[in-house]
Amino acid sequence: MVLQASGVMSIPATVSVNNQPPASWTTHYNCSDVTSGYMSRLWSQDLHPQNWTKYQVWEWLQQTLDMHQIDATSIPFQNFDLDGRQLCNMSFQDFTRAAGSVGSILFQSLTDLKWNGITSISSADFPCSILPFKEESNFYNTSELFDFKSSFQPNTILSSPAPSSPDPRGTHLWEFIRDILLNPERNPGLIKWEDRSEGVFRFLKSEAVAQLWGKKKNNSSMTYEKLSRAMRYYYKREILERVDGRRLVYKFGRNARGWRESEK
DNA sequence: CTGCTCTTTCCTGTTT
DNA sequence: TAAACAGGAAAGAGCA
Repeated sequence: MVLQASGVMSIPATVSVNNQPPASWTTHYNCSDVTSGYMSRLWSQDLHPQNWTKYQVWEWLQQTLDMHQIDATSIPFQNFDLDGRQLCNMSFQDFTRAAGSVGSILFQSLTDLKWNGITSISSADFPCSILPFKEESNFYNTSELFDFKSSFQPNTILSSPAPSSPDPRGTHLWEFIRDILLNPERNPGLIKWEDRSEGVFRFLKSEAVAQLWGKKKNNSSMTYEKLSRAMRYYYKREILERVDGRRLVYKFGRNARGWRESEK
């Protein structure tokens, strides 16, 4: 039976859901690459859903939830411990049984993919592609990363926003990450909250964030690999907490300040 | 110069 | 298989 998940069912849902982020998102810096590059790789003819690996099924799942702005913790990912063939054999009822009301969205998405390739996934589904990038909105200026060449002014990046007050944003990595999260409208699609109240967040474009961090530190060779090492050091200091089993997902810890809505 | 913190870099091995 | 994750080790940056 396709819905017999092999995953462990006894772990708390918010922690144990083993959803996987799209690996390839981290390797592209602009929206067109994210959409066309990723979609073409995952959903091209030679990778029909039938032929997906379990990992690719999870990638699709995560993508679809993102596109519909659905909280990843709202469905039990262990019900989708399936490869593409098993997934394609699922009926509408199987989907609703596995994911409740979200099941119908997933079913629709998969059906479209099976028959129409990429039709239901337009670039307009991506927040980054619908957000105009305004010159005056420089915070951590990602215009270069997103190919908004005309608005990019190298010397204005990361400069203090208000001359009257010293830059309140810390220079530490975790503060940098936090401040991106707190200003999503100016940093579309880089990092997103998974659980706002719990301080759980996920990197959507890990390499782009690393580039941005490198830019701040005047280090053009920064990578997510290196950035993530620094992030792991935060576990011991309880600035971050581990989120097991979920790639690119972190959680603010007891010593992280300023991320809660109430203390903004 | 010293000591300290916070990364950065590199690496080997493991997991997904 | 590629991309992430885990940490050890050591070097570097910046600051007091």
